[in-house]
Amino acid sequence: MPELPEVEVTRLSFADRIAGARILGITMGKPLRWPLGCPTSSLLGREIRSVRRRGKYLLLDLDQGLLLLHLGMSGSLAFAAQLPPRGHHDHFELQTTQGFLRLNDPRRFGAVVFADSEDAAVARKLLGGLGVEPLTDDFDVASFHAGLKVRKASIKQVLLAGDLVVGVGNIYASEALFLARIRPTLRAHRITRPRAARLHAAIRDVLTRAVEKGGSTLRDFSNAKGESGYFQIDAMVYGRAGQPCRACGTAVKCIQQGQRATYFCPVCQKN
DNA sequence: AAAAGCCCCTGGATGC
DNA sequence: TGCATCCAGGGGCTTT
Repeated sequence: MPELPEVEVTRLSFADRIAGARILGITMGKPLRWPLGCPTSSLLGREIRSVRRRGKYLLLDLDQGLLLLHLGMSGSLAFAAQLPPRGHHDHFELQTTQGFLRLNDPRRFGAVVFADSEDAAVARKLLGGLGVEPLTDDFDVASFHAGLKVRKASIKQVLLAGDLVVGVGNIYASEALFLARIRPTLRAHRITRPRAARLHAAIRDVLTRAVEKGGSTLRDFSNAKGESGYFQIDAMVYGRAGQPCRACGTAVKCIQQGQRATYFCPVCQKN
């Protein structure tokens, strides 16, 4: 999916334009990951007040309740006054007084779920276990290092789990670990304070730059205005197995960790 | 309690 | 060109 930068870029591309809109109609396609959780008719007439992000979830605040929206692995949003005719991967659409918001999601790992509030059971289930937001002041070296110290899984998998820090997906996990010069297989609890500080900085750096570039690393990503990001122009290791490390020239390695591909430079990233 | 595996689903790339 | 196989950005749930 869309990792944190892509979700944030999506949010920025339509949040202001949809704020204040009222829901006129809803069209559902094939089932997504979870049911909406309320009759579509109960949403008609409600106002969309703001769009926030928590981890990789988008939160559409309504005048009553909120919609939790997740792009899964292959989802993207479009928001415009007019949109092309619906295709067979368009599985959710809001018609509003200010335009159409449409979710296209070929693999249907995405979801749109209604919750009465952030304290509702469904919202707590989805958001309750999420870690700290990496681009806020709450993400600090001391608590990050403390969190790592009690985890025995590999650092790559701890980053991916999202219960310590959110938003770092499979691509940016490899990229951040490269920038911090840490081997992805290193057990989290063995990471020293200086290395935790490097990783902390690397995570912020790689995510911040990706947001600035408009969600740079997804090959088929586009924001809700239909503008695509640049395709992997600055991946240091991700997707580059066998190619020379951009720092030292050694062939980039690809291994499997928890059914996911991990890329790293065996020379730059020593334990 | 934490960690590891298992799925959900479709399409594109690759190889024979 | 056709078909089988493999792989993909996530993450909740179940099993160890």
